[in-house]
Amino acid sequence: MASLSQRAMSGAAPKEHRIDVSEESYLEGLNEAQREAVLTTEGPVLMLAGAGTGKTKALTTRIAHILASQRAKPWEILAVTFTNKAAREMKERIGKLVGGELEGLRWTGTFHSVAANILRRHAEIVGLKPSFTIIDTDDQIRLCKQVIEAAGLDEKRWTGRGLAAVIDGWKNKGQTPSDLPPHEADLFADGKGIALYREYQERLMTLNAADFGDLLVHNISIFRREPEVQAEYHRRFRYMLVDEYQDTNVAQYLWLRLLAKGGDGEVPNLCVVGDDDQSIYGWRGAEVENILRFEKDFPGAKVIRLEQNYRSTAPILAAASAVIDNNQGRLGKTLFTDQDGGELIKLRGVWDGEEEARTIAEDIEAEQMKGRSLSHMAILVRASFQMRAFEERFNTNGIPYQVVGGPRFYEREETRDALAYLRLVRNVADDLSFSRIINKPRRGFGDKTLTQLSVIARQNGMSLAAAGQLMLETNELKGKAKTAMMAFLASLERWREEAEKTAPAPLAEMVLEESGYTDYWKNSKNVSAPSKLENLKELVNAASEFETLEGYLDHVSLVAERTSDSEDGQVWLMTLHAAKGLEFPVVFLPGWEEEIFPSKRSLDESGNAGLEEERRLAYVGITRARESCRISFAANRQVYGRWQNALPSRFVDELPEDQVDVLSEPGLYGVSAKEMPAQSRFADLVLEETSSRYETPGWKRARQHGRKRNADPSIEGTARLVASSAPGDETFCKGERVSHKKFGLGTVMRSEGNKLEVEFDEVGNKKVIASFLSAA
DNA sequence: CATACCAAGGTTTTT
DNA sequence: CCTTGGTATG
Repeated sequence: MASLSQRAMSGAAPKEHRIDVSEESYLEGLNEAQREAVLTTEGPVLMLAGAGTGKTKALTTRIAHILASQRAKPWEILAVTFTNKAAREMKERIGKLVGGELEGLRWTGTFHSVAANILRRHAEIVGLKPSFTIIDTDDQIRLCKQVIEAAGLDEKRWTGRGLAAVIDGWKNKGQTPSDLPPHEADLFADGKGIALYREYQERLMTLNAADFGDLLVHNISIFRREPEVQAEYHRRFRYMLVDEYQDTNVAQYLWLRLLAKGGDGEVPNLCVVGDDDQSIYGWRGAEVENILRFEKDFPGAKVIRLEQNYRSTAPILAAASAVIDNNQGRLGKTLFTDQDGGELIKLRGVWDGEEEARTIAEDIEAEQMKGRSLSHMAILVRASFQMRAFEERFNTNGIPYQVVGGPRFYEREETRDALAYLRLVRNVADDLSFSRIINKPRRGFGDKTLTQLSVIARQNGMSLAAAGQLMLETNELKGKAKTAMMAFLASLERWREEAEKTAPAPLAEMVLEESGYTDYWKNSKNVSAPSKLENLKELVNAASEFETLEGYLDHVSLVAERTSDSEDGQVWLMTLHAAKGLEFPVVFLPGWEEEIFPSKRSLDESGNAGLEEERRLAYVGITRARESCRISFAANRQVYGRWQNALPSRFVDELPEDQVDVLSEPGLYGVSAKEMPAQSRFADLVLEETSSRYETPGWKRARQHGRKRNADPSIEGTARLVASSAPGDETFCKGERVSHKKFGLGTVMRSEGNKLEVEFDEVGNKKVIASFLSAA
């Protein structure tokens, strides 16, 4: 280790020498399997790396080893990941291993960025200019909408979003319009799908643009059409590494194959790393089969299993293994750990989502009292709507939290508008950008004029901006539209001149100011206008890191990530998908109920395959925990404002009994008092009378479906205080909230001695008022 | 062109 | 329940 840091400090050494690190120094601290994964450099390798087994360490050390042993130069290594974050981390860690800044890893990046680089060099082969723009999902949908409109289809029945999804599906499979078998057209608009796809591709060509899927599909076309080009890259990439191989789609698989397999039949030095148990992106085209099939695809492949887990305690691993064991067709791995003991999985059944949020908040506060940092705890939900309950609870309790995910910076309306202005400055022919901002702010240039404009553009085969110029010359525009167009085109021209001598940041500021876009938001009554103005400032800020407008625009197309200001002392709140690759000492997994998790839609759409993917998600969730994993489920859940009855998830049943500590277990309709933990500060109430007989929606549903039920709505039950104005105080005061297993939530209206009157929230259009006697 | 009203639909997410 | 996108209306 000492030699490493010394080396890092001796900045004067030439680069070649810097990567001359001795084997011992980087193999230090690796276990046997990891060493094998590092040292087996030749031939195909499948590194099966379970959760928390030091995958990134093995992967980065492998690259460091290839470099240090002079097997290849940095630019002869292709290393692809899915996210920019993963790529950045990989580069950083290799840099640390070989000492100092590492230059020349030109082909280390995301699938899309590497493919974009290749495409820029050979764009002409597929009919693009090297300066092509990369359009994002939003533009893609708008373009699809235009295609549907032009085809004269019913726009309500066939949406742009729908077409974009179908096209994406085809591109994920690496299929161009001519690759598709005719019956595939049935997927959209009664057999017109393929024609629409073709039309969409033609429009992209006219715009000199490519969408994300195109980056790979065009690469594949290039390699297939020009064997010399393929051979060139095949020779160049002497070592290839792929991270998260279980998440690759067909297009990515084909792309890799073309790069890995030359015509010579020799064995490629391709190392793929992944975990079939963590494949959770099937819904966006990932194929677990790619990893399951690897040994057949690349004969002679060496399979190396990383199974020693350095992250979690034995009970956590046992629980995760027991759950994932219910899946069929796994490659099979058994995680093990050196450590003994550890806290059992905590399982808690609660009355409803609010109680769940409350108990988790209490748990968090208790952990905090024990000295645990808030940022060491995370709540991982299945779907984002589940976050609301936690956010509300954390706000009332004053627990700071940070949400991971959500709309990203470069996808926000104002950012996209601003970028459209800049794109238009760079390229007046960018019609998508033109139509986006021509009337934003309002210039009296409405839909009608825009349609007129696009007709003329279409007829003359010119851009919208050129058509505008033409209409001015032929005097076809009148009044407001004329002045507006004239002023707009003049500004555009001026900005373009300015762009040549001005840096991106001041240019952006100038364009936004002079176009009136900033004022547009300043004068807006929109509640989010202030934050939008903030974002515009941030955008200008971000631009200041770039020297050219081109560089900046390229960056934003491929790196759409949020500025993640991870703060210490904040609880993490995110979806299970967002949690992949992360770990926390304490993990809360709420909402383990049938129809929520596993998600009903997933099961409806993909049947058993969907269920298995949901189960992998459960596996990912559990294995995020280092020390403590707390799973909970509710008997009633509010989904989009509707109350529904819930059953514990089947995954709860799959947990091994001997590894689980059951804190409370509600029946179908409520939490039974005797199963409540003794330290509960919430008193039980006995129902005395109600103003009317009442049937909850959940009970009604159960009756209609003939499901087993363990409570009768006409029989008295118990209620508990769920939100107290003075925690610890067991008396019930006016305004406090009460939960009852039949009537749901209510508010205390009157309280006299141990008798109180509760008004329940309106459910099913009936207001229920009930009186209670305190049991205590 | 701004506002009003209605119907639909509301997992997961990267590039 | 609440947001969104579309159409209808002044």
